[in-house]
Amino acid sequence: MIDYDNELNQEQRSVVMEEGGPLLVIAGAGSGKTRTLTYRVARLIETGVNPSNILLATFTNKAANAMISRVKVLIDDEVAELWAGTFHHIANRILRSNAWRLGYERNFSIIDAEDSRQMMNSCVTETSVAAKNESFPKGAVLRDILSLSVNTASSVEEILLRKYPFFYERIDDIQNVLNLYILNKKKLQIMDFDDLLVNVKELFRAFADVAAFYADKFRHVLVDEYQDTNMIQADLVDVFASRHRNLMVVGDDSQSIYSFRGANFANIIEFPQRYPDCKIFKLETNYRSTPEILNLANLSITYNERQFEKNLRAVRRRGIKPVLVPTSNVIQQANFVAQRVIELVREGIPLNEIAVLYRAHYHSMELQMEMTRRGIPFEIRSGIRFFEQAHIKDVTAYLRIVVNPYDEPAWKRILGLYAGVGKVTADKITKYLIKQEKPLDMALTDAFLKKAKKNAEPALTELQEVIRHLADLSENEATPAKAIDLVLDYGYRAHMQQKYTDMVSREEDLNQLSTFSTKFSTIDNFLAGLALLTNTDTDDVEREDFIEEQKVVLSTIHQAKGLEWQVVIIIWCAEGMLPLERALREEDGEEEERRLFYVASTRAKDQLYFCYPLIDFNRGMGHQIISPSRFIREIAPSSLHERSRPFDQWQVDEEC
DNA sequence: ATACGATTTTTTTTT
DNA sequence: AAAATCGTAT
Repeated sequence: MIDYDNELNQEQRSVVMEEGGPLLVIAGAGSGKTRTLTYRVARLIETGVNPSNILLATFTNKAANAMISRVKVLIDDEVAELWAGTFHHIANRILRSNAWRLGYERNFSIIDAEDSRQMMNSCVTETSVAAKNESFPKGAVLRDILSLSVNTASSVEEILLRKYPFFYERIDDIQNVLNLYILNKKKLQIMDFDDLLVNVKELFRAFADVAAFYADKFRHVLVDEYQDTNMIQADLVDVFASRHRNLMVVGDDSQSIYSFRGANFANIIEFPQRYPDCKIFKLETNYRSTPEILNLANLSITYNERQFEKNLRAVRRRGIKPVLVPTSNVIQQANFVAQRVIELVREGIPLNEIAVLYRAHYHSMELQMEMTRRGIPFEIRSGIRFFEQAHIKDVTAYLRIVVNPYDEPAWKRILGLYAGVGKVTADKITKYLIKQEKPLDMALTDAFLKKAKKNAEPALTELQEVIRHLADLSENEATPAKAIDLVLDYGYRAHMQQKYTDMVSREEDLNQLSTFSTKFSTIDNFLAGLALLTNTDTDDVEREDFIEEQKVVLSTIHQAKGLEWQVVIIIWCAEGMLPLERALREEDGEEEERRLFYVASTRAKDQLYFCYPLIDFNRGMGHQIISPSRFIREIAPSSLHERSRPFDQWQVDEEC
């Protein structure tokens, strides 16, 4: 039996024990949101709800897994039947059994941002709209336009006017390219991330019986991080909950930081209007931070207009005030952080209880150098992701063509690896192959070899060798691990030797990929799983069999969401960086940036530092004087006496 | 015309 | 670090 009285506070308990119906839970930072969700799921199962009738939508797979394993402990039983995961994950699951209704095969491929961008670029070439001297948006931009249009339910025209007015005159050409892209994807059995959501929505619209099936199945629908859902996701949630109306959405409007990818702040703000009979709960007791830290964060967020009223209370004992640290320049900033980390460790704080947060990846450059120079172990939670590195994508491309022989981006990628085959030839051969009935068989013929120039023949023969072995494999019991080994043995290991200076660590990556893949029974499942993973999910993937070495975490604020550390150091708290100048140009940009500042600050349990350099040097502009972030200035007007400011200020020696 | 290596530029945030 | 661009070799 679970001891709800002792393990939950009053606020949490009332949410957990609530019967059903539409519920909105406003959960402040550090108020035990995950705990509440977990206990509610456990409670539902305990009261007799079958796990297969529960849907739990989370922001990352990691969050889903964490919650599931905690539920298991609570009820001491398996909950494999419970549907939990990201919206994309859930959508994928639904589509694998239903996409045929929309004209897709079971084995459709999921492509990531890079493939999507490249496909978009070839659509530009194919449509030949990009005249030499006229400017036309690149693949990445086109992708962004389409994605925003889809996720915010607005027309391409609206997106262009709002975000890319300088391309507005090319709207017809843009529209054509986008249409071709959509057409090509469907033809090639490919879905991008957005398609997963869009197609489920379309599925539900076109096939009322399918929608009814899932609405009937999910007696209880729980959505985490509701403030970061977009319009399609909110629509899907509405469908899922349409039959039983047991919908609980949990979120914190003050932590909505994903509008750039279409998250609709209004979803949570207007939830009471959409569900007039909903009950609203607030979790306002903060267990994480000292009163000093919470005080600063609360003060900062009051400068936002649109939000639910809440009053986060600290329960922890008094600690030390947050500290503002101006440094003379960027190097000094890195110096200070490194120095402070060393001091903190001497005071007995474990390295992995310290995090440095910043707004954008590149803000961490100097710091990375300084940390390396001083030999402080650190872990970067930003920049390129494990699964997006070239060698990982190369190897998985081979598996992709086995699963879906029409996977155009995968073919191009593979062909381009071979000597004598460049972009043009790879393009040509790919185009030819995917027109065939059986591209894989065709790739094994002599006619295939003749498609490239003579000098490419020996290399392409090697490719045929790999494909032959992979094809053989798929007839027997094809495990992803075996397939990966094959690719390595028949050429890719040699390729890495030639191409990379850090071949050893890359091969290690691939071994880890292979280990990870054993969690999946088939290559199909493995690929779908990979495509939907986030890099925060990969923590345990990457160094499963290594002893956990303690490290300082360097992370973007976005990726720090939901995490906490004893000490948090936020760097680049300067105008233009936090808030980021570019973000301010967006509608409601300032409020979202302030929420980022809020999220970053509330990650800290005991100590919080804000750093910024007074002078920046960059190639284009030379030396520039930098102002402290408006978020710092506004919470400490100069009229305010120093003692009543929410933070102290330190002077740093030039020496350190 | 194409492949490929060298050079330069560019980074918001991510499922 | 990777993508885009440029220049040279084939």
